[in-house]
Amino acid sequence: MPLTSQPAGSPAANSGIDAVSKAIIEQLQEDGRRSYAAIGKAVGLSEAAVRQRVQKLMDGGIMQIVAVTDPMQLGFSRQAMLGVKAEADLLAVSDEIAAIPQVDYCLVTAGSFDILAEVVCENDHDLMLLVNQIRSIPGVRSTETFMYLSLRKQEYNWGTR
Amino acid sequence: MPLTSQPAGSPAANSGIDAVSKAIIEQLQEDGRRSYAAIGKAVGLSEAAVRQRVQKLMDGGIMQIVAVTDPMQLGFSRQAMLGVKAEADLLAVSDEIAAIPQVDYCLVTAGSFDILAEVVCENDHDLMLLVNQIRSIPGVRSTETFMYLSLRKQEYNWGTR
DNA sequence: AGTGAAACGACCGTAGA
DNA sequence: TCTACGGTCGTTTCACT
Repeated sequence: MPLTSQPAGSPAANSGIDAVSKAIIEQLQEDGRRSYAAIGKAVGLSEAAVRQRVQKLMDGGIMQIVAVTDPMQLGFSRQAMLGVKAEADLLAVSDEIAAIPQVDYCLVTAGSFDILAEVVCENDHDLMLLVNQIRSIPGVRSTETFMYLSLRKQEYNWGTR
Repeated sequence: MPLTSQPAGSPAANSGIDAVSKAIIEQLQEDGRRSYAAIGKAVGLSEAAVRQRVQKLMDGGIMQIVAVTDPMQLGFSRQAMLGVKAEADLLAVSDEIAAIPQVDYCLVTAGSFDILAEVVCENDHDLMLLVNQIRSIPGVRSTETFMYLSLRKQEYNWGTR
């Protein structure tokens, strides 16, 4: 038995995602409104076949086509990642944090923080209220705030590099 | 002069984003391929007007319509946030980190970490190599790895709550 | 799972208020 | 910046492979 876990062939070998579906996903990562006909021409499939595959990817929750916005340009100039240390049921605590509207990203982690949460606020005052709110959730022991100074990269092309 | 900064009216008051454009963005956050005609019916505008506004939002970098995928279902089962402590030029270091393909999110922060970077990998072995690679970048003093255990929330509706 | 064809609906450019 | 309209192209359904 090897000491390191090695890739089992190519990624997504067990899913029903072949190279053609990946090519379709890539097309839609460039432009989510690109026509099925144009995608078909690019990947060598008929328009109907592309549509069927896209439908399947959407139904399976593998892909979604959405608008993503720049918070800064919409007046939400304060973003931060909160590192949370908690006790007891991490799923319960993280779900309470996730239920807060200003939280757009929340997950349970292994490391010196138990939960990470990304928050979007209009200003420092709102951010402070939000941090206070999270610190008051039962089970939360401490929070640390990492204010965003400069966004360097933000990509959505997971899994098709 | 007040001690706390208060909201200057509503968010995005200074941008050219009115309530109608926000409504259009909301529609496209639900479904990035919804037809302009259907959106027009929902927000009370003609198809052409919707199209013009969407074009403007895209050209201004305020919104983009893209496919987002679930890394897990595409065979990328290891995700982590890396907290990086660095010295010297944080922009230079963060850009080097951002240039790594497996890094999908990278930013400079104020706090006990100088840089946060989210990475997507196929397995633990790849993640280890990646952490090593980042630690070898000149100016990087230390890294801390927060392995993702359970994603609780992931939203893209910034600025339209 | 894939193709092809016909009816329908969406998109795009242009003109005009 | 919006509406109105006509030409073009994309999408949908269905029968077939």
